[in-house]
Amino acid sequence: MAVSARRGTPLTVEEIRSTALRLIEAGGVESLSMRKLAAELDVNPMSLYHHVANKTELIREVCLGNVAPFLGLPPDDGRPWQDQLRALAHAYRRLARTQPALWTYVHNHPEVIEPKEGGLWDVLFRIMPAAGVPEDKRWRTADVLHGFVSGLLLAETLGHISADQADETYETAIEMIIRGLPEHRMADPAPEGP
Amino acid sequence: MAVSARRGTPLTVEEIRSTALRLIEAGGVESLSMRKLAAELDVNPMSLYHHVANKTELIREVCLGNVAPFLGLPPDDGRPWQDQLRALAHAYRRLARTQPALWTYVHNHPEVIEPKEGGLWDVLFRIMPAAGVPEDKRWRTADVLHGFVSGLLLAETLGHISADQADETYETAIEMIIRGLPEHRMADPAPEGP
DNA sequence: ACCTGAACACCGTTCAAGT
DNA sequence: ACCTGAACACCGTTCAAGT
Repeated sequence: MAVSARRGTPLTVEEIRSTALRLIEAGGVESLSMRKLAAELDVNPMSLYHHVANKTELIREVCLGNVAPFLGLPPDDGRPWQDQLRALAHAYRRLARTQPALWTYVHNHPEVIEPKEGGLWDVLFRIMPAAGVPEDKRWRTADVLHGFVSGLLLAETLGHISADQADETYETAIEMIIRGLPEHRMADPAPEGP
Repeated sequence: MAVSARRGTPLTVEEIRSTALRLIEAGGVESLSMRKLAAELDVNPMSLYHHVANKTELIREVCLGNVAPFLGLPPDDGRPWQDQLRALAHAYRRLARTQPALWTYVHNHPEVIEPKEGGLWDVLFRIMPAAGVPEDKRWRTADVLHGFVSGLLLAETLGHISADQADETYETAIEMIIRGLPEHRMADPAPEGP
């Protein structure tokens, strides 16, 4: 046929991306195949390659298009850094819960997202000075905080944490981090507050 | 031939497991294929199925055989709980650094290891009472602690943390956890209070 | 008992050919 | 410009056949 073997409309990258996301969330990234995706779109498997370079690039585009924007970064609204950190933590969890399969993939392939996870690091670096973390410790502190939070979210995503305790567990962890952050200044013998 | 197309010796599960581990650490779990493993062993791909049920089961056996024993759980030697927690954290990191590919797989497929990661949880539950964590909060606390530590180790495994800062970062995190554990007793979420 | 070749139902991707 | 079928080099796994 002239345009395609399916309904009149030609293939769009948008259509490819959204269908790929749906399949990924339905069965995990590892269950996505170009051939299944093509079948879902009622199209020949090879037609996809006219719109995306390859499978890796497709997954990367799905990540970039759906992870970063979703974070909806809390703006610097002048609230105390504790509240801003809570807001960031909740946005990050919302992402993990809304698109768990995609989030898991990004968690294990952080290189697909540059700059790092849509400004998440910008927000951290805005918060840390207010929390009294000395400048030379901020990169390390950011890594620890992100490792903490994403480790906990993976445990939740995997069902490792019972659903009825997940909210409470997450709040517990965030509060522990918030209290520990300025008190210990990530384990530095602390002078007095800001 | 009678015994095999390769050197006289017949295939052993031991040989299969150790070769699988080597391939996994060389290229990640996702790069292991039954056909490549067979090639590495100079044997027909189908011969493997006489010794292992399938690929999933093989990976599970490699995990069980190499992760749990490696932990070398610190015994209850009467030292302060802080020291015991440090010893556990270091054993866990040693595992992640010695077999990063296998550790990453287990991190994302915790169900393959039952009972959970070779008594790691037993040690945690031995430590928490000494740290003053009330009984009804111990499961939640254990999940948070494990989430924290494994999240940080994944960041290190992925190279997300610069190598020359990794030691210091890990120590920093462990000390923060040790100080935060009894002080806050994994405190109840502040904003959600009773 | 242990090994094997052929076969089946899948993959991602290339390439020349169709409209 | 966009789509397609055939083909290539891979997968995991089954099964009947070999020694």
